[in-house]
Amino acid sequence: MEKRDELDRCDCTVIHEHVVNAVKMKMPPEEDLYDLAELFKVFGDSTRIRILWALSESEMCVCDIAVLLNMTQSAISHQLRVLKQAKLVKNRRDGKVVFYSLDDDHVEHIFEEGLVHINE
Amino acid sequence: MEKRDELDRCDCTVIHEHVVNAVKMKMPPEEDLYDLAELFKVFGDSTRIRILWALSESEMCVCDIAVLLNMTQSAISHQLRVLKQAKLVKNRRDGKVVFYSLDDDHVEHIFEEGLVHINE
DNA sequence: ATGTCATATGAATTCATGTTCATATGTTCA
DNA sequence: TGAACATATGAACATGAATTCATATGACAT
Repeated sequence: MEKRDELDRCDCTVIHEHVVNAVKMKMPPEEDLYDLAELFKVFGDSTRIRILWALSESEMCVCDIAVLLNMTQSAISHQLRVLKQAKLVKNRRDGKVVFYSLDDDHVEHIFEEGLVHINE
Repeated sequence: MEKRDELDRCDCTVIHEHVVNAVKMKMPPEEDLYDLAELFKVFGDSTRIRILWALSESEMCVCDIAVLLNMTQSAISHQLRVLKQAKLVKNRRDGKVVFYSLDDDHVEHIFEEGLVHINE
């Protein structure tokens, strides 16, 4: 007995059913692809990219990042929250100041892969 | 004579000026980081991720993709347009049918880097 | 305790974008 | 030429997200 609760949204005729079936078998679970998209979504904003790039050079506090990027402290703080939820940055507190740094070695790798594409 | 047309958006005091200056020197040009974000933005949608993943398995026509992902032909077509503009897919016409395929070897590399992060 | 500074956060606003709907383009076949 | 099919596209709509503004929290100094 198959799941039947999904609407049939497609207005097409299947043209190459064998291809569709073969690919369907090899597709990773929906959830994994969703998570992957969520991760790339975090990279898909120039403010966050700039923050990550800055942190790849040096640990920095919120205020420094705001000055560097010429943005408000609040905007930076909101974005750091997103980056932290994605486990891309971590922070430590030193008195009043909170220092952020990268929490993942892959960040630089991901940058590199992206740059390869950009530079054809 | 420096550029002066940028607003001073930051409401912060510079706390560690040496760090800010050092990082500023090493930052890539704004435009490059913007392009990088634009690229990742394309990956940051689960529909497009699923399309790319499917195409990494096999060349497919629009209609097949729509059936595979249970979405309308129109929605798929719009997204294929985005992917093509990003130079991630290419297409060839065979009669009425248009076949799409990956146009970049890095796509799979980028996926892999992402998955590494997802799986901690 | 109180004031100041660094940071965090919630609400509101504005802007970007994914999907749908209707329709146009382009190809094949009768 | 006209019907049928695959795909593309423009406009409208709805949702999500980035920034701003106001304010709260947390830490230090006096």
